[in-house]
Amino acid sequence: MYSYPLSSRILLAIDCIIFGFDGKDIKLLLIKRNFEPELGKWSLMGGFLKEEEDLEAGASRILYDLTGLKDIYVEQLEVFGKVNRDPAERTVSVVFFALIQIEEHDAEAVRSHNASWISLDKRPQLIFDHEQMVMRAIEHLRYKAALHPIGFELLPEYFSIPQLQKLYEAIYNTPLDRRNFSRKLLSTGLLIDTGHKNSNSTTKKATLYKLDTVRYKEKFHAFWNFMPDSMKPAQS
Amino acid sequence: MYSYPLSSRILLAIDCIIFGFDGKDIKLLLIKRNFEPELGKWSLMGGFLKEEEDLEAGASRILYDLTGLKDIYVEQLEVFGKVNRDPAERTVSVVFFALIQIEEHDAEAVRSHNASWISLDKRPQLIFDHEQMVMRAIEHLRYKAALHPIGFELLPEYFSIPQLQKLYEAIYNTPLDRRNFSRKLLSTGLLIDTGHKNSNSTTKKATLYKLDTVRYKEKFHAFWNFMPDSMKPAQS
DNA sequence: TATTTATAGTGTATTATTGACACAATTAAA
DNA sequence: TTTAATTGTGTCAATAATACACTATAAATA
Repeated sequence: MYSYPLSSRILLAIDCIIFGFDGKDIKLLLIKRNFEPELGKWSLMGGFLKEEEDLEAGASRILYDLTGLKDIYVEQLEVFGKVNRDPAERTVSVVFFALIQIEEHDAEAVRSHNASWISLDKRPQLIFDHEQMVMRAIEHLRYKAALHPIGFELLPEYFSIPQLQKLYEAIYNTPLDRRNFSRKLLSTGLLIDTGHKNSNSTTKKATLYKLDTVRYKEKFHAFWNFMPDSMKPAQS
Repeated sequence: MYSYPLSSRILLAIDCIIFGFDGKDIKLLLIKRNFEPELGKWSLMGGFLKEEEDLEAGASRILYDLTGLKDIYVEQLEVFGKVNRDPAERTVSVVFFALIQIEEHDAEAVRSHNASWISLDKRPQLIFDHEQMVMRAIEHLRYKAALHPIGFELLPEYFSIPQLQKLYEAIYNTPLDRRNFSRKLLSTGLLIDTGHKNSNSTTKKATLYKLDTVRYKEKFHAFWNFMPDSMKPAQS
């Protein structure tokens, strides 16, 4: 057995960007820290990787802890590793990107962590480099939603086309044409008409669809080109 | 000042996927380890993050060490963090993705590291989880080259359209139509005709272009859709 | 119960983009 | 000077994207 005695060990943090959608705005799940340092300030939900824990398991643990949810959409976003990013101690943070169905979260767990759902455009100042992390996550959401059918992860199992359109309009912060959106969406073949109608509408009830989970995997690239041209990211 | 006394510190490795293109094949710069563990086996070039070093600086240091090059195209790819990925000790590895102009590397530095350029399809078995890292990098290369004009990073400053086409054919492992490729490429407005002709051609000499670096930044999404449909990645 | 208001759902004509395909031009080697 | 290999360009048909307007439904209200 060998080891690497000369190299230094470093604290490895995990921070989670948790997006939700309330039907109108994209929301972020943020916590108001009740521990030092930076007690009382807003931050992303995070924690440290444990010695005997896989990295992805660490992210799942932290996400479960705050939301009570398992099997949610998570992917690695980026590692933040500037020497002085955490004033307390050198800490390298792996940022995870999670999409959840906002109705499904465990409100009690959220409350006990001093956490809140906050609209993206009303987010407070965040500690350390967390604002950079959020900006990176927004960029990634725009990217990914243009290429792949991940928007569904933010909606309930049964959803209408207008609901999905409102989500895309929130993601790209731009109005979309209802007729073209609907045509393009249905042409992906990823939606199954459930035959039901939306009950919480105050006027004409919209048809409810669900995702075709088999085709979802086969046609993961079906959304290639759902981003308005003007929104295509400038770099990286 | 605060610190985090209860959390464990972990060795943080950096591994680099280094791609080159010799005009025909995509190549990987790999090293034959002359140190333990796994002495004599093939691996990616790597090292450990230093206590007083930014993460990206660590990657640059390792890349410079092997290639003698600065200012090359580098981006984070993914973190590999399974508990037992390195049998010697718990090590979390941040993998970086680099594209270099193969002619520019420092052959002496490569030799002294016991490294070689190896065609992608002839790569040997690699240590640890490095094969997974390479597969992830190939997927990323295909993705990125379809969306953004990064292929140029693998070519010399002056290049011809047929050269670029051969690169894309190597990336997607599929033949492309010369006429359609050329039309699409020129329509991006990213190429400047240098007026010169390729001298190393054995038949008709091709026009040499260079990248319009100003428009490159403005139109970083100009390549959106350069991937053959059949090659669009299955997931992630 | 008829009208109003808000939202859902669909069709078409125009334009832009893609894909398939063929021929002429250049250069070096035979 | 002929041959072989490769570069460069044009056209037509199919497909996809965009812009735009009317009808249908459901609840609230007059």
